[in-house]
Amino acid sequence: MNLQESGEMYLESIYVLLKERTNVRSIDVVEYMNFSKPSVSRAVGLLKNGGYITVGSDGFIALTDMGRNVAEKMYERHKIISSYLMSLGVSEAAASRDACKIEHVISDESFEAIKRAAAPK
Amino acid sequence: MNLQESGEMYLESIYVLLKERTNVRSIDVVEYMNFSKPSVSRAVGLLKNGGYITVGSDGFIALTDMGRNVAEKMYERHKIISSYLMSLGVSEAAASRDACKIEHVISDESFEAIKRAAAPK
DNA sequence: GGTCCAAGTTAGCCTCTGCTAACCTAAGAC
DNA sequence: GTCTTAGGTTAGCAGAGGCTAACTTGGACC
Repeated sequence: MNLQESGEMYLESIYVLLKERTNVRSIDVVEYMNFSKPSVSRAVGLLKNGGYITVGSDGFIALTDMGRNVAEKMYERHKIISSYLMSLGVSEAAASRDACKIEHVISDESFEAIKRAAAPK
Repeated sequence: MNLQESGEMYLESIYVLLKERTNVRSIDVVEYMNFSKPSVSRAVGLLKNGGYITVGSDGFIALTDMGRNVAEKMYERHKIISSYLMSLGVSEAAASRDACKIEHVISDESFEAIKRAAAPK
């Protein structure tokens, strides 16, 4: 399974939810992402197949190491890109929305450059 | 017709080609974008339908005002975003590649902020 | 004037990723 | 003990956007 942009979004969402609460089920992802149950159900199946998450018999979702790596990478990108945009004067809402898109398409090289630029000197 | 990201790419490519040469046909877009002829043929048909381009009986493609507006917007974004990334130390290749993606997903608000930041003071 | 080629189109396949409709199942409510 | 409901799955549609195979067509060449 090759992880697509949508897969990265699902993993990041699961990661964020897991920071807020102990247990995360598909239905929580449904509510958080505002997608339909079948969409989430399929995505969860694909991520499970790909070895990015595990799903217990109780329906609770856990990230594997591989899944967590992806999720953390996206989460870090999101935080840094959005706060960087805000430092340029962009509103929080727009910065977050844009970071959500940019985080999936930007190269490591460019991201590291932005990260350096964002770092306090 | 709602213009998608791919439509923006086609328009930008046509615009760039038109800066370099007098006449642009589908086959030029095929070579420039490295897509197949049918892919370009369909896209050209959609853009024509949508009123973004006209195609003469000789096969030469022209941008309508609407198409030119989109193309110029993308082209400006591309230039500014890539040169901004380069100013942060990113290589030209990566900056251009990333700008190509970012230009389609970034909001006006964020782009204007980057443009301001890129402007010499 | 037949042959060939370049440009374009048509038909149809594939993947991704959203959706609805409909169904299954287990757990609580009464 | 039946009924409702929440959570999840199955089946199948839609549309974007890439592709190949195969066809058409018009002009250049000899």
